[in-house]
Amino acid sequence: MALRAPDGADDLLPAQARHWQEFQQTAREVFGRYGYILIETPVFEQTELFVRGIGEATDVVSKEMFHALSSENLKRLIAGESIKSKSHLSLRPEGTAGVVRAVVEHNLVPQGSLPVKLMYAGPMFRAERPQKGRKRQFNQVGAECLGADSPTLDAEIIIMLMRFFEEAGIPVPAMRLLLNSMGCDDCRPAYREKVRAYIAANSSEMCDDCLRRAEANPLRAFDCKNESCRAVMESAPRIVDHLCDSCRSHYTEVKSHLSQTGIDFVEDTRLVRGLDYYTRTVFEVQVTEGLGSQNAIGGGGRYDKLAEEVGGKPTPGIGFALGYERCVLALEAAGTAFPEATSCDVYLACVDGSVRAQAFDLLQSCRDAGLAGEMDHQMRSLKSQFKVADKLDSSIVMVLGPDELAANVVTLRDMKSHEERTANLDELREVLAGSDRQGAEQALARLRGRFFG
RNA sequence: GUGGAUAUAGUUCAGUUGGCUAGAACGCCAGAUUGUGGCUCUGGAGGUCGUCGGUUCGAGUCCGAUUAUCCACCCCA
Repeated sequence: MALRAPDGADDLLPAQARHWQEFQQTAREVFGRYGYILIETPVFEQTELFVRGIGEATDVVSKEMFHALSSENLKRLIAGESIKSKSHLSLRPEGTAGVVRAVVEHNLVPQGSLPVKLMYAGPMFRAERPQKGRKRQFNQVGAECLGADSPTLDAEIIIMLMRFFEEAGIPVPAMRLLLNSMGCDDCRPAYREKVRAYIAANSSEMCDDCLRRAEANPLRAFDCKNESCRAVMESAPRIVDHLCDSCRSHYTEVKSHLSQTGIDFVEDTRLVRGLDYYTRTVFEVQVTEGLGSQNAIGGGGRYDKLAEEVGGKPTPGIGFALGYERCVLALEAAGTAFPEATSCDVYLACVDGSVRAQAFDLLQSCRDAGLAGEMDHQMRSLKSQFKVADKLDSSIVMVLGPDELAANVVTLRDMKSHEERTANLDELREVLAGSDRQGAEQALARLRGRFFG
């Protein structure tokens, strides 16, 4: 039985891998316009960071993390023994906790400084059962801004996210921006109690999950897809009616900046992020096509208490993450193709096996001149070699055979114009040597200019 | 952790109430064109029908188990 990749861990095959690189490049360009710069944090962290940062009771932490075992513990497990110490390292299930940890650890927001604006891109890991739009290893691009709590930063980062999606090719009409405020430590506890009481008063209509969650985090009942729960929660107390004055004005200002910029959004009082660290502004971007039930391609919010939670001084922050693979599904639904990037400037065709050594050497000169070059390695017929050259979208085919070799020349064929020229080998080598790796385009232009001009 | 589907060529898929040598399209190879690509035509290679067991004169087809994958719940990007 051939080995396979682990369940839920997909290979990004060349066409996809190239797109992932372009996707990240687009993010760097767009985010860069807003002052966000790249940071790389480890893919694993101390388990405690996620437990304290994201929240012990969240599903992400309580049941979806991959934990690393020490070799001692691994031996015990293999031997069938139980392990005593709990594991201390976990693969990151999301990016925010690690970035905030780095900001705190390296004091990236010293007293009196500007807010720090950071972005990241890379794999995240969650031990869930895979399904459409949900892998156990998946790629996220995210941005985090720490050090100020102005609503302009909230609006700015949301606008940046929407602009990015647009530039990445997601059709604007297919996207829906949901917005809500979750309040702060001053107003949320009281509101949470109201919801808990409301759920308790309607417990006969609610599903078991919601009743169980009512104690730990009653707000999650807003997320429930159960029909009956939805109906009940429709008339539940709404957070927007219970925000404190400062949260309300913050929220109002965010909305006004978004409207001013022409960003369409839907206020959704049921939008409750499942990670404990969110305060005030929360948002999510959903798409209508291609994603099955995992329809959120990006989401985030403000987290003004997170830095303290991981042991730093009070540092307000806001950020988002977007899922690359989910964006790909949305792009596919929109008809985007992901073509294989096969490119070849020069294909060196051999008429027969007797010239392979010379062809190999000439091909190397082409590559050293900066050209992408390829030749046959399977003793295919000349005709077949031309087919390959065509498939690789080669600009020029160099034909080398006994006739050419005897005359110290090589035949050059321009694949677009079908023109053929005979080039003296020494002269060709001279032209190639003169290119001196100045780039394929220039090297190709020199070749064309000298032999086809 | 729970539930539902699916598994046939390199790929996407047909395959009738169980019946002869398991098919198509695309892809691949070769020839038509004796040293030259795209289009066309002709031919060719390629399958342990996921695996194991059962029913049967006979199983890709029916039954059981198993493995894998997909989808959904849950939760999240």
